[in-house]
Amino acid sequence: MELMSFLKQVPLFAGLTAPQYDELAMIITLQDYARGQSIFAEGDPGTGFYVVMEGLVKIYKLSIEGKEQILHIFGPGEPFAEAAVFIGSTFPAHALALEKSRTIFIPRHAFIELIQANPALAMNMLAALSMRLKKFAHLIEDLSLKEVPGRVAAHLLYLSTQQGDSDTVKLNIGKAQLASLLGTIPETLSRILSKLGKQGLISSDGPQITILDRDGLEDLAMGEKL
Amino acid sequence: MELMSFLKQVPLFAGLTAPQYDELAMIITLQDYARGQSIFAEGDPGTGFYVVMEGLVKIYKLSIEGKEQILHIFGPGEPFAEAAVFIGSTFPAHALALEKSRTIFIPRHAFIELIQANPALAMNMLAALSMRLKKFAHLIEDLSLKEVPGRVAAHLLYLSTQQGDSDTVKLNIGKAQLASLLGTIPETLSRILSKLGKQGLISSDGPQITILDRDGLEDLAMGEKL
DNA sequence: CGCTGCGTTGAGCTTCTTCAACGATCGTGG
DNA sequence: CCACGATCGTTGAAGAAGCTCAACGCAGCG
Repeated sequence: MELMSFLKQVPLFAGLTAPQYDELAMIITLQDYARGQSIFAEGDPGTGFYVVMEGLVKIYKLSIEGKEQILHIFGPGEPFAEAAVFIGSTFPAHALALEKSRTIFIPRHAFIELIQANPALAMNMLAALSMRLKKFAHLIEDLSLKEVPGRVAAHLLYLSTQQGDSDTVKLNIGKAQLASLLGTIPETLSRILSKLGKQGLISSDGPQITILDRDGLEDLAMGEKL
Repeated sequence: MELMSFLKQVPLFAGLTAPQYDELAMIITLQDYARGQSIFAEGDPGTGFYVVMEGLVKIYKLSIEGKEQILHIFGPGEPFAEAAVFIGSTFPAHALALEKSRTIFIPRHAFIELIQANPALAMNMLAALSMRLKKFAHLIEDLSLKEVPGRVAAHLLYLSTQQGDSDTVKLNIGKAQLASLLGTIPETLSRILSKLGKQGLISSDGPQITILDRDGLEDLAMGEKL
């Protein structure tokens, strides 16, 4: 079945033996979500964690007034909500499917047994959590030390490297979502993209953005004033 | 020796056997730092990680213009810079001793061998990293979704629970450091503490702050306007 | 065809930072 | 022991960045 071939592609599970893959396949369950459907809410009991199989999932926090800050956006092969498993607490954020999505769910208890029998799996998980920490540290740095234009520039450059260092990048999420990911609001993002265009740094055509002045963007991303 | 009794108190090392403690003691080195001395800089190769034995250590990011954002402040028994060990990368932030401090240093390679032989140690480390992630998520939420008065209120309440739910809390760090931890600057923090005082929510005497209206502070911390 | 979600633009305002000056405290060296 | 300088905290006035509120255009879809 294709589930097995998917599992073998997930970096987190690299290094498992064939019987261990079978064991893993026994304990997981598949779950489907429609676009816009909630996967879990902050405060729900963390009885296990997830791996995205298809689609796109956002992890986010909400303020009382309804403002949203996206913490992560995960695509196929990426695990999420692992942290709750190891501290036995509730989910510290919300999760929602941005597109029609399918996830695998791995229950806490069975996974802990699996990991204790598998040093390789433990090391994979340690590496995954460490990467997550590094990304968070970067987000905190951006939010606290950079102005919004700098965050936008940094994100465009990030997308460029993600997409093969092309000078034309395609946004995989809507601009309202992007604004929330960058810690701002759609209006501000729109103004900044327009300003970057007028300065000749980028040219923008809907979700297609072309980088015209890479050095200029890099200066901005480092903290230069616009 | 007292080193051994210290090691046995560190939560991260809980569950090791006596010979494993001996092994641990063999691979670590002690390091002393004066107040204000740098421990490592962002970008240094991450050849191992640390545990605070005495003193106080801050982990922080710097912007080009020199503005600082503190990520963590660690005291005795707390490990730091573990993440770099598991992704084999450079340190993603700076570390500096806020007081005269002593740390133990655990080299990467020896520790990885130790952890692979010890499921309990691996689980401890997974829990530690997960807690770290949760704290980061909380910091991101504060920076992005709360105004500065809300962050101050939340921090005062946090200190109160840390210090036995007393209504009188004592700041363990200077106000300039606190400002940097909360993502603002000393001037703004000073004005806000003064305003909270005028509103009758707190009374402030140097590093001693008394909570007068706990409910009021909690409203603020949740996002209410001042 | 109208509705709804998404993106854009404009005007005004709030919050926070910047810049500057000043007082207090503390550690140190004369 | 006192005086000095450095660091820290506070306060004031001005400015900048980004947010709120409101209106509008546009595309996709029932």
